[in-house]
Amino acid sequence: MTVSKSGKRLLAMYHALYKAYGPQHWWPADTPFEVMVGAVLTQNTSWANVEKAIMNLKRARVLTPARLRDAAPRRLAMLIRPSGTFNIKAARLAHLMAFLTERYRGSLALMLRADMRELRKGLLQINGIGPETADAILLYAAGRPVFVVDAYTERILSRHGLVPVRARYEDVQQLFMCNLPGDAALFNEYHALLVRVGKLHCKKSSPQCSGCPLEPFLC
DNA sequence: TGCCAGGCCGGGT
DNA sequence: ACCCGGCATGGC
Repeated sequence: MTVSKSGKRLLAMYHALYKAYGPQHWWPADTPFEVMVGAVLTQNTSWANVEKAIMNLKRARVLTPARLRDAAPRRLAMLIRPSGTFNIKAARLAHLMAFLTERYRGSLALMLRADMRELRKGLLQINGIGPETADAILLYAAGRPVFVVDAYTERILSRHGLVPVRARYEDVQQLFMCNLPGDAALFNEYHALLVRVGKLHCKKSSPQCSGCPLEPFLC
């Protein structure tokens, strides 16, 4: 299995990140269902706020498919309030629960065992589930070898000249998936490391490149 | 105080 | 095909 030139560079960047930060232990959740819910709640939201919302759901004993599906919309919205955009996210979670109920008889295990491409297509048809959320569910809940692209990934790769600025989601994803071995553990760790280095060194405004483990890879 | 966070949708061009 | 405003809390 030969690795392309881009693949070697991506792997070198990965090793530099891993050496600097070590394993990130993603996704931070107790169950695949918690991963799925967290994937929706973290849309455009800091993880610290998501943790508060998840904690509320746990304390209210609503963090199961059946209980979440049956929760009143108002109550659900109030429970996830700390995660922001809570009315929208409550509706999105309801859509996701309806999808799970109707297509997989409410069985998350059944859903996570489904054909990957069919499941991705189905998830993307849900109002409120876009490519990143769908792929996060596939990788971190179902353990499928799908690369998750987020704002940090696009920003870091474009600043390194590996993809154009504001590149399309699928294009960034293809760069990883066409040039790296299709290894879920690798994709898991790589995405988490990109988020880590992004938070520290690749903010939207005032990029702080000094001391970044990826600095040797610029130009 | 303003900007940002592990996006996505709907409407407009 | 892109571009934009809206959604909303909590941290710095």
